[in-house]
Amino acid sequence: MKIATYNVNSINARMENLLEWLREENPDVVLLQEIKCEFNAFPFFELQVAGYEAKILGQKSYNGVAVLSRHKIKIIQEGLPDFEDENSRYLEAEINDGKRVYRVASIYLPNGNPPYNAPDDDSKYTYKLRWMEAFYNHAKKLLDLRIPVVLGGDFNVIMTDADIYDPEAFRNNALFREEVKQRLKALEYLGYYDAFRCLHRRTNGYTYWDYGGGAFQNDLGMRIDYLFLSPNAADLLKSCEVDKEPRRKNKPSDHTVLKAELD
DNA sequence: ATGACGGTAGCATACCGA
Repeated sequence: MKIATYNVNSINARMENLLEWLREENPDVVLLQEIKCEFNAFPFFELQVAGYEAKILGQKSYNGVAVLSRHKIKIIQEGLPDFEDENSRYLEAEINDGKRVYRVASIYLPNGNPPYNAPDDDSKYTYKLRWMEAFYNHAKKLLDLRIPVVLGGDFNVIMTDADIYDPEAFRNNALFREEVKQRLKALEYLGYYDAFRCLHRRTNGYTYWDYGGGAFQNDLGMRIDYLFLSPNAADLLKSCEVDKEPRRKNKPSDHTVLKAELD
């Protein structure tokens, strides 16, 4: 079972890039974030030709998440349960790869920083904290399934100083505040494993680089995309790598792919 | 602190992002 997560920053702007990567890597499941379109504008047909079924929770212009799979996708949950959300940020599905049943979710956690033109507006930050609390409560319940669970996506949280090129410059950023880190760390205390850090102690594992200022060329990045594994899924973990190839191509997303092999 | 830079809506410029 090869599973990956990829914030595409618009599925339609990224199709050439994505299709090439799918051909090269042939993953079973891909969790997408920021597809930035509704159902009618989503490229279902092109993906089907490439061998992938797609289920989406779309939204015009912003946000939007999707699950691609070579195997049949059964949607379990559109949006977090018990949480009113005007944004499309959570899509959960059940996938049987022929060997076992997996529960997977594509997650696009809120950024939380104030708008540039309203630096004192903390409404986005409080929304992020409420979103994380609802996500935590649901992730806790998923452990009761006692099956492999993969929670993957753009979490918009930098967990430690080792996960960012300049920790001091980001101390007060909504991606790097202590209470945000603690809320994601709480997921690990529940029993979830950060797949990348299970296998890589020293490498930075950046998954995002700003478009500007030669950030990618100079490796001024941050690790904000994660695959979190339930204990049953962590038992199956064989590899987990950041795949920087999509970020090197023409017209890249500002994020790149994080991929793992289970089984 | 601000603005790269890229994407979307929609036609000029505003909003969003991390």
